[in-house]
Amino acid sequence: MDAFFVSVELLRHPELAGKPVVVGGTGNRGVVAAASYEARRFGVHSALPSSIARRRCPHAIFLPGDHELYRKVSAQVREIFDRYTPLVEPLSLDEAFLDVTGSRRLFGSGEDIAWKIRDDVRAELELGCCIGVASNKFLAKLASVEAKPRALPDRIEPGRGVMVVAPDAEQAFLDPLAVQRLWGVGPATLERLHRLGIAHVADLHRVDPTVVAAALGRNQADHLIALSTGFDDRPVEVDRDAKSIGHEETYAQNLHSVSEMRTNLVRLTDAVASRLRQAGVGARTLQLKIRFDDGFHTITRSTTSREASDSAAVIMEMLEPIMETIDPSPGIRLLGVSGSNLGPVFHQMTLDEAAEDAPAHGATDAALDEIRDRFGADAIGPASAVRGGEVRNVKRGGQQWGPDQ
DNA sequence: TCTGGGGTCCTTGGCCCA
DNA sequence: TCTGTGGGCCAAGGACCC
Repeated sequence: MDAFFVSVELLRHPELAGKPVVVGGTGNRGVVAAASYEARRFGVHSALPSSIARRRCPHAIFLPGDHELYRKVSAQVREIFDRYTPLVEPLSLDEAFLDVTGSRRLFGSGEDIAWKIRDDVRAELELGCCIGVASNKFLAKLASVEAKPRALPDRIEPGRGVMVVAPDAEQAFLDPLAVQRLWGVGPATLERLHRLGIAHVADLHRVDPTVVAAALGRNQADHLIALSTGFDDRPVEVDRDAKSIGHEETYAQNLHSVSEMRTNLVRLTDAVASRLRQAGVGARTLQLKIRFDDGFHTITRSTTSREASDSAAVIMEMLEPIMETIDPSPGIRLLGVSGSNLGPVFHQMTLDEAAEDAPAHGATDAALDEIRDRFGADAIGPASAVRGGEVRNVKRGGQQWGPDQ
């Protein structure tokens, strides 16, 4: 989808069309989630710190974003995809892979289907999208980027909308591309490749594979060399189970005490446990993430138990001893909790619980879920999450792009 | 007054065990 | 009994993706 979050905002704010619009964090610690092409002309792009975006484009209109709405629109887009193939793998709210191998008899070639989908999205949702058509996911993704509009300093160049990479044109398409366009080449890998004199995809063929492997490790080298020839055998996967579930929060003001950490950890843990139960799984491994304010230094500490749990109380019991080893005095800007090693939960009463005739954690959590189902997510929460008579639970996508001012 | 939140995957090193 | 080796698991960190 083209500038998805911004395009959705323009549907309800048509008066902003043609103006530089930025969706993302509005506070100093926020980042840009999406920028209109008019804003991109000033060098504003996603993941850019909001403070820099404001400096580059002071007249831009900043919107805080509405994750819930974007999710709804994303589901509508998905309905259109589903008309053309059951094999849809969402990559994010605004991107998906479609395997249309089996749909061609009904709907025509891959390119025909791409144009049909693009027309449907435009006609029914008034949104623009660009589609890449190729023999595998990697090439299709690259082609879709090539099909997008481009923001140049003086004008916006319209994209072609659909781009097809035919099997006999794959190498010619890949060779002139910058090597960082390969899936898996970020800033760190790019630096190493540049040191080997590799700047473009074609350069990868000229350098001895053992030299690339020495610089990047065997696995990554093999992966990149395969991609550089257009080889990618990953299937389009329809139902991918999550491997971890977590929440993290950056705070507008640093945390400095263990008690502040504990209060926020209780809220995060409650949110993670609640989502684990929604997903019908528990986590064996719990990870605590802490980002200090001294130069963005981040640490993680994790612990693994024999049994998977989906109870906030149990998770908090596991994290509490770890938390107590952390010195918050440098100032903590971010806390995160995530569960992995997901699997089925077997609720078992402890001897203490049995002796006291107390409800097991599972019963308390079930009551909590029922109340939230009936009266909304904010109907009940940890006592420490109550401020001014209101429950402030951590919500998925709630503070997606950084804290408010 | 520069860096979010939700993830995935890989590497390295330590430990335990066969 | 000692030593080497390899696998499995865990912890921590890094790189990358949207």
